[in-house]
Amino acid sequence: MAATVLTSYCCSSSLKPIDDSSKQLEETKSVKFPERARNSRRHPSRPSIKPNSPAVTRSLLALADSGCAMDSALQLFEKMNHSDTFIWNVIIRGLARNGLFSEAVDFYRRMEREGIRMDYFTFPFVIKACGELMWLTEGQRVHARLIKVGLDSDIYVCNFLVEMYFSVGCAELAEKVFEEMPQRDLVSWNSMVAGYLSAGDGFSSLGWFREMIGSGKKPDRFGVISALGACSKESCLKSGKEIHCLVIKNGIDLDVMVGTSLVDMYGKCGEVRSAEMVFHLIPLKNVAVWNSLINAYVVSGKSAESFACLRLMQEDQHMVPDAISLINVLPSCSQVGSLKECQSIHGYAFRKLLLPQVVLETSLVDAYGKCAAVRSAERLFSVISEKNLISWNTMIAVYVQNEKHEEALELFQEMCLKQYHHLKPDAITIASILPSYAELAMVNECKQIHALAAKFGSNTVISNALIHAYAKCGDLDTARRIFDRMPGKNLVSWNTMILAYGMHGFGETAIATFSQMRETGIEPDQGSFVSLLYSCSISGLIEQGWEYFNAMKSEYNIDPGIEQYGCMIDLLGRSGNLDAAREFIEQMPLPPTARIWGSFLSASRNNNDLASAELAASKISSLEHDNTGCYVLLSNMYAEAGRWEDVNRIKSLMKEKGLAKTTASCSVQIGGKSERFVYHDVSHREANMISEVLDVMLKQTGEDVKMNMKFRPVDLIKRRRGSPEGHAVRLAICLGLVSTAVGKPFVVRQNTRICKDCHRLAKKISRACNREIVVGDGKAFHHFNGGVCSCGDYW
DNA sequence: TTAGGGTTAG
Repeated sequence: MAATVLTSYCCSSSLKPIDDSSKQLEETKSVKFPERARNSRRHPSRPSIKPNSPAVTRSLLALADSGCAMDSALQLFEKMNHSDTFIWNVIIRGLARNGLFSEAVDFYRRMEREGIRMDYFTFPFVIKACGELMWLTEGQRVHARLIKVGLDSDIYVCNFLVEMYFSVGCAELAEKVFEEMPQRDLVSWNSMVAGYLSAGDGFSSLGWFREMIGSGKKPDRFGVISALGACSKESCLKSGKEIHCLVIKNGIDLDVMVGTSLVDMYGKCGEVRSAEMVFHLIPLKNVAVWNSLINAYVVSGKSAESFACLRLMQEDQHMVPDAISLINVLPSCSQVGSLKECQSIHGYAFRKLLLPQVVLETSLVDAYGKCAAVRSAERLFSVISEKNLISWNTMIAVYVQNEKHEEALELFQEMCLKQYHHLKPDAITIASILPSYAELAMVNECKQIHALAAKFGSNTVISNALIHAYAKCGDLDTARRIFDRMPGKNLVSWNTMILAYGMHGFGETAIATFSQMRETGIEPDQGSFVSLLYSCSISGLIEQGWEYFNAMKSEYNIDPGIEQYGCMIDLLGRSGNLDAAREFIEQMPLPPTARIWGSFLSASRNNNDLASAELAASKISSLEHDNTGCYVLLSNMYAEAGRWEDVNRIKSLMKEKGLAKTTASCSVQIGGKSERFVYHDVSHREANMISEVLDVMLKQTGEDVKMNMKFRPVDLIKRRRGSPEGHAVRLAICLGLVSTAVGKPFVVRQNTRICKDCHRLAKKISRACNREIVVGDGKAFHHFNGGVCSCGDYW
């Protein structure tokens, strides 16, 4: 009988060729349950009343354990005697092991309904299934049941309960189960250490590990791996070293997984030499260890070593880089801004059939974006078949980082419309899109997002983005209020606040904020010095700027990056020493980027040095192809010098390259509404009134007849085509003057840099009207007050 | 018949 049953089931579906296993697995995942009998008396012919023979039971076990024959196991089960608890346990375990978690819970429910006796072996995998499904209520029902049947003190069952409660995000319940266990083994302790780590609380995880050691337990590889993961997460180098000693003492230092965790811990704590040392001591290395070492180099900014490590890995005959190897090395492409390396990794992934893989694809999108290859990022993003929230957020961030704010908003809106695909913006989406709203001076939208952000509770990432957004919208007070109310200020919060003061020309306050940060015990990073040096540059604090730049290496052991060098060129330009600025660029240890030459170009413009400006423009042109601002700035300098042939040459060059001059626009907030103007704008409903106010202001400030004698009449005629008389900023200032509260400052935003004429006029208006006028352009804010500007006439 | 693990994107 048993042989017949087995033969019939084997013939039906269970014995399939080995190379067809993936298909079998698919079939298993979509398994259909056979119709079961509701009442066995209706099916008197079924053999279920007879005890199950050992051979059939063994067959059931073999099918359920095989990993690809659950359908056959289920069919066999239906033919068997259901009163036997063992066969139910086998099926529940088999379903859970095959990832069929809800089916496992269904089977347990059926067992309950049919009144089958449950034992110690019934519960563990049902509990595991509840955890995997994040079904807290069902998990608690099972918990209640096992208390009822008196199995709640079983050490296996309790260990599964601890894990389940962590999986569903209830650390307190997990802890309660652990505390109430009559006996605990190493697995119980390890579950607590691993559970807190998976909950994202590395410190609690380490606390439990210490308690475990204190209770006299000898840690095994599982506990050590979790504890080292906690050290990596929280950058606890000291604890990591202590665990390393423990590992050597317990003789598990040669274990490849323990070794990987050690390499990872040292790498993430910035101790790359120790990571290398552990790596070399591991006798049998696998891909994961290599990947951890690559990551260690990346974390320490050692891009060249990370590329070399990947190459060495390829040269090792037994080692084949996988998707994680590439994911780990990609940030190095961003660090060095190497598009070629990025493309080469993309090509390798394609050739080695590592694509599609959403994490790798998303990492590539991010790397392309950071190498300013927005089109490549876009193309790749469009073909990711399984885009997830991180993929969308990454593409939005690529647009934002590359100042493609309209595109960022468009993608964000598309993402919001795709909510029916279960894609809901998270805190990072909100924080990523805020800079675009702020850059486009969409103040009301920023405020709406601020209101929306409340649903995320107190969220540091969002608060940091809000501080930046409000500062960018000219509302420094609200930015400071958000900063002061933040419960969890981090380094980024401080850096953002320093930058906020810097962009508004409050350099001294920026320095004071940096000192406050140090007093709270927070160590500065590269970003802190970008904020600080930028602030010194905007406020013309030349001496302090140099002091902090030199202190970076000597006091804080931080190598200045390309951005800090850029700030120093701004500072040198402000001191008027263009030769020194050029020498500084030539002696930099990093290759100058377009941003560096852009700073030199601004310095040349401010010092009216056309030859230097031409040098900068040619360098920029050789480094990138679409820098519109650079051409416009140079063209304006030629125009001011009356070199109209050169103006036309630049114009033709821009046309040839398909570059359109940015349409200058300006906005001012009036009664919660943004009023926008363009050049010579007469479309505003109050256009006549604005024009009259402007006339009065021009007369009052003596700017109504402005004859620059260095121009010949023909130059003046040509110059009038772009003359400052119709500049949008003047219209916005005039509307602001008459439409905002008397005596109160008001903010004007423009998307291009303010010209010299409008800057001079704004200073005079601020004195004539005794009003503070704030004008923000792409780089910083000009606070005009009493006839002077916070920028010190250098921008 | 019962458990846990390392390297991966914003």
